[in-house]
Amino acid sequence: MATIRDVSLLAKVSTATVSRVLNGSVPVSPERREAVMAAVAQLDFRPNAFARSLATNRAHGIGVVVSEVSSGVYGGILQGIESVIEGHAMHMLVSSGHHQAAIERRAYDFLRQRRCDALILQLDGASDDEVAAFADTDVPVVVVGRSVPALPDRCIYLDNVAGGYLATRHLIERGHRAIAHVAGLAGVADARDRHTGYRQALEEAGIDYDEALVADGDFMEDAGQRATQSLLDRERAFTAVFAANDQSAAGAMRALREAGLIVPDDVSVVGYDDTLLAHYLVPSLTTVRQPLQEMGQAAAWLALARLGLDARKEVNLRFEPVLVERESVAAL
Amino acid sequence: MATIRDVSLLAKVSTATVSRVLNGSVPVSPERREAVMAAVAQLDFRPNAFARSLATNRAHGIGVVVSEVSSGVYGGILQGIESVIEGHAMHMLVSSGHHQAAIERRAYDFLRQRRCDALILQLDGASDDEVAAFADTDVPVVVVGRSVPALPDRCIYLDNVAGGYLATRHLIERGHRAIAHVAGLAGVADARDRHTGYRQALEEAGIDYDEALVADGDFMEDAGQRATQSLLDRERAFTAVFAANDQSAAGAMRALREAGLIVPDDVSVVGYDDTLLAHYLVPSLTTVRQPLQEMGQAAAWLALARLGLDARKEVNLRFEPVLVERESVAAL
DNA sequence: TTGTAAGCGTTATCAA
DNA sequence: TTGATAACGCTTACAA
Repeated sequence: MATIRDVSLLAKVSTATVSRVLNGSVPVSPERREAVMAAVAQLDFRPNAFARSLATNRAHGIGVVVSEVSSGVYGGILQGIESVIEGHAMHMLVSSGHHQAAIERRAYDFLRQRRCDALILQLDGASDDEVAAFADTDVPVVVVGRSVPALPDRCIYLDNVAGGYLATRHLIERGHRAIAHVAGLAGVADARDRHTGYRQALEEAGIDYDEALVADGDFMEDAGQRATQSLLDRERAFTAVFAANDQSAAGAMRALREAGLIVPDDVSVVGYDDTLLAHYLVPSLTTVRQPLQEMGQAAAWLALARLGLDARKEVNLRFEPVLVERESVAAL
Repeated sequence: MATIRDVSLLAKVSTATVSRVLNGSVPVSPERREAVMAAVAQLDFRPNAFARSLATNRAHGIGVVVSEVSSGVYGGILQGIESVIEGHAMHMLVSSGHHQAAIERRAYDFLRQRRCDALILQLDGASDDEVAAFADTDVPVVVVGRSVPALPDRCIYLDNVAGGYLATRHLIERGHRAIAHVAGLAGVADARDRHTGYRQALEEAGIDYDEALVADGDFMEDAGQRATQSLLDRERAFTAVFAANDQSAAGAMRALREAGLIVPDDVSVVGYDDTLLAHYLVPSLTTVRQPLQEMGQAAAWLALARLGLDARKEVNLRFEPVLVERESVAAL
C-alpha cells in the first residue's frame, strides 16, 4: 500500500506538503495541491491510521463496553453512540461485558491499551467503586445506564425509581390497590430502584406495602413465570402486576394465562423497557420506555465534549422514563 | 503514560530487552526479566498499540460492517464474531451499513483506512459486483449473510432457497395446497431466494404457482399487514401464508385477526428468522431459524484462518435453515 | 508557501 | 542473551 513518501515522490513535493493538503491545516498553493490530489488518487493512497495516531496521539476511536452486543436493550445504546460519532470520523471499538465484573474488567483493560480517545461504559457487573476506579484515568470515561455517586457529571442514566413509580402509579390511577411486583435480579441496582419506585407509589397512595405481593425474578421470562406462579399460590389476591422488565412481564402473562386468568380483564400487567416484544405480546404490553438511543447519544456527546470536539452546551445526564400505554392494563 | 523507554531506564536494560520480555519472543535471563516485570508493574506500563501496530503491521482488530448494530437479526452475528476473536486478543471495529450501498461504502472505506487485519462484511445494499470489488484487496475480506458468486470461498451464508422450501413444504405436509406468500423487499437477494424456495416446494408437490397468491412486502410489519389485506381482498382463497420474515408474519397475523380469521384454525402462518418475537406472538410463530451466531463465528474463523491465526481445518460456509415448529400452523 | 528533519513508541536486525 | 539502532508512516516545529 502506498505511503505518503510515494505520494510526495510522484507529486514532486515534500511529504510535509502532502500531509498539509491532506489535513488542510496550512495553506498550500493550488498547483501543488492539484499535483498531490492527483498522486493520491492515482496511488489510491490511504494514510496509515496507526502512524497518524502515533504522531498525533489521537485514536479517532472510542471504546465501548456494553453488557451484550446483541440485545434489544443495549443495542439501542450502541446505535445512539454510533449516530453521533460517525459525524466526527470516529469509530467504535465494542466489547461485551456479559454482566460479569471480571469480563468487564478485561474488556476495559483491553480498550485502555488500544488507546481509545474516550471510553463509554455500560457495566452492570462491576461495583460502584470499581466503576469509579475505571473512570480514574487520563482518558475521558463516560458511564451510561447507571448513576455512580462518585462520578456525578459523567453518568448518563435513567431514573429507575421514577420508572417504577410511574408504572405503579399508572395502575393505582386505574383503580388498582392490590398490586403485585415481580422483581428483577436481586442485587442489581436497576431492580432495586424499580422496586423502590413501586413502594413510593404505594405509599403515596396510602396503600400498605405487602411483602407477600412481591416475588423475586431475574429479568428472564421463566423466572417471571415462576414468580407469578408463586404469587398466585399465596393467599393474597391481586388485580395487577408490575414486572421489572418486559421479559418478566411476558413470563407473568404466561403464568396468568395458564392459571385461566385473562389479561387485562382479570389481572393487569405493566412491564419495563419497551423492547420490541412489548409491542408483539397479546395483549400488547403497557410498559415503561427507556430512551436508550438518546442515552447513547448523550453519552457520545459527553465523551466528545470532554475531548473538546463537540461543544454542545448542555448534555442531559438524567433521563426520564416514559409510560407507553398499550392493552395490558384495564381500569377496575 | 509510561513508555517502553521509561521501563528500560528503570529496569536498567535496553528497550529491546523490555520488548522481548513483553512479547516472550526471545529468551531473556531471569534477573532481567524480573527487573523488567517489576518496572512494568511499578509504572503501570501499557504498550502503545499504535506504535506496536506501526512496527508490526498488525492491527489486532477486525472491522465489521453490519446492517444495523441494534437488531435482533444482525446482533447475533456480532456476538458470534466477538465470541471467537476475543480469544485471540483482537477487538471489533463495528459500523452500520443501514441497508444502503452508499453508507456501506463509507463504512468500508473507513475501516479500510483503519488498517484492520481483516474485514467481515454483512451488506445488503451493495450489489454483488460492489461486494466483489470490496473484497478485491490485500486485506482479507469475509462476506457473511450472502453468497457472492465471485467469492466462492469466503462467503458465509444461509441457503435461503432451502429456507423458503422448508417453510412451504412444512405447510404442504400439513395438507395445505392454497398457500399464499408475503414476499420480502423486491430486489433483495434474501427475498428472491425465499420466494424461489416457495415455488420449488409447490412445484415438487404438483401445485400450480399462482401469482394471485403472492403479495409484495418489505420485511416490515406494516407492509406484511397490507400485503395480507390485499391477499384477502383478492378472489383466491388460501389456508396458509408463508411470510418472508417474522415481522411480516406478525403483520400478516394482525391482518388475519382483523379480518376475523383465527390463526391457525382458519389460516396457518409461517415466518422466517426466528427472532425473539416469534416466541412471543400469540399464537407463537412457526418459523425458519437462521443460525446467526454460528454464522458469525464461522465468519470470524474464516478471517482468522486467512490471517494464519486459527487453523481450523474446515469452516462451514453454507448453513442450513432449521424449521422451528410452534403454534401457528394447523394440519388441514 | 515550502522543505528538512526530529519526533511519536514500538519491533526487528545486526553485532557483540 | 543483550544492546544499538534502523525502520514503521505520519505530523509538526523550525528554517528558508
